[in-house]
Amino acid sequence: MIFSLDMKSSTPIYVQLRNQIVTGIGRGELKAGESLPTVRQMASDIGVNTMTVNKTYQLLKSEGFIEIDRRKGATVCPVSAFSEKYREKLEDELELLSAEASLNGMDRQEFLKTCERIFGQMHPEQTGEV
Amino acid sequence: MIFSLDMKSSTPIYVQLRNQIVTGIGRGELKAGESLPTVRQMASDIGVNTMTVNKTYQLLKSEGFIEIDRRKGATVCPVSAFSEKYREKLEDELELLSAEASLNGMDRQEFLKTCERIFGQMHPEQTGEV
Amino acid sequence: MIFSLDMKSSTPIYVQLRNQIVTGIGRGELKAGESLPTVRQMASDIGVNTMTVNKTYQLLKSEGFIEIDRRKGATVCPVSAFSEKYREKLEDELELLSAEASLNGMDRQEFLKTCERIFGQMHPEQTGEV
Amino acid sequence: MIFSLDMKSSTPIYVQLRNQIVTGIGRGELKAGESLPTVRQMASDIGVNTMTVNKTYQLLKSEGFIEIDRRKGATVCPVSAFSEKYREKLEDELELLSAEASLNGMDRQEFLKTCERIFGQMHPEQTGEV
DNA sequence: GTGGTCTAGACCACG
DNA sequence: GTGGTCTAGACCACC
Repeated sequence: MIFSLDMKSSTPIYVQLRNQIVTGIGRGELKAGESLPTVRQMASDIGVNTMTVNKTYQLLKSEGFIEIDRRKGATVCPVSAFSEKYREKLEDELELLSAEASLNGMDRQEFLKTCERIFGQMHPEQTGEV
Repeated sequence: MIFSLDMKSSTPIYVQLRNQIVTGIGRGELKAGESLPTVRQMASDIGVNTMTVNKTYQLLKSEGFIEIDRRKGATVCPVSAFSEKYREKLEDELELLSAEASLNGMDRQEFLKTCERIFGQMHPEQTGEV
Repeated sequence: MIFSLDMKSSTPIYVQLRNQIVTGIGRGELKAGESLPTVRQMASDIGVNTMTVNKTYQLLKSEGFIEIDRRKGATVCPVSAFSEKYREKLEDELELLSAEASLNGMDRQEFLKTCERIFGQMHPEQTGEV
Repeated sequence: MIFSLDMKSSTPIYVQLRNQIVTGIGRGELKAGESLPTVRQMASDIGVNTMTVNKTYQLLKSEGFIEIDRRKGATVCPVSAFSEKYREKLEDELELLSAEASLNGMDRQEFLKTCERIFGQMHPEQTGEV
């Protein structure tokens, strides 16, 4: 799995890395039980400090996406049941995205097609009518 | 239009304000050509520093959502044609949202229903089949 | 409020500091709404790195004991309702403490008297029969 | 006696094991004079490294909870008279627990009831008025 | 002014 | 070997 970090971005590196790992797990490039590189390895691979990677791993751990084992390093967790709290967060974000989309001239149909396509790219097995 | 700001949030106030204004325009509460309060008025209304509001307005201007006229103040711009750059940004964000959704146990159908519902709440006039 | 840190201890400094702040809030030396020193101030006062203090504050924030405001720094939160999760944690810790107490020759009555006395020292107003 | 270890926990395995043995002795599941499994046996039973078990036993020995005889292996020590040093340690821990309890909205009476109940579960024979 | 982030390099605890 | 902690000093974003 390849990571592309923008050092100039206002989004902190550890958040960019977190987002890319979450996307990777979502896409199935990283599967439940699979190991992530060690903190040192990842840090050296992507050219950042070990503490930055450590912060990413701690964040992912606190979100329940990975587990950190003293012996084996970090491994991907199986999918968890979703909480009401998560649902609210998703709706807030979708609301903002919807607003931006329509302000950029995108209509309902196009927006939904895009949602469908993107989600579909991740899970080609779950195809079908909405 | 009412704004609710969380001073304790890690999201900067000027970004929170920007997001709420964008959502407001998207929802139709603020229409093209309509005026926004002056920087001072807004700052006093919501109890933040004028510099913070100024930063919000500059950001909205740079995104093409509002125009700032030295005499008339800030006004909402009409919807713009959407750019390829915007499309990429939207897809990136949707990809992350999709990944998080599926990691939180949400399936394709539920995710798309949610997208549809949220977008629909904003634009009740654009209803119909996908 | 005075802090005493043991640099030789196996308990990380940021945890020691966290424990002492929690105890301080519990004792009423720090009251809800009151401000904690800035990260830099605290770091300089107790002679540790700012990042160590920052870690303590982030931990306290994640536990809901303090809020961090971009403008005013850190302030103590009001008491929260207790969760089932907390209750389990408390019982586990009490179980270990009880075991240690009896292995050190302390009987039931002495143990309970001690619990009573310690809790009472914090809240002199809540006196009475058990 | 059964042990449940969490390899993912931030509490070191040897400490988890130590805590569970201490709790077991406190509960009376392990009595004075009784033997503990050999280091190798224990390590194989619970699936950890022998060094880890060895560390646990050394810790318990240094705390005076067990004796290690080259020929007979490890045996549980009788209850010792309690020292002033132990008393201080207990009070420190109770103080932190009391503070956390009250910050989680627990009042004096509820806290003391909990202490009583937990201690009571260990020593059903020592019942009576406080 | 504040907190947040990052680095380079070090040391320690764990297993 | 691993992750966890800490430092000293820097830079940046926010308000």
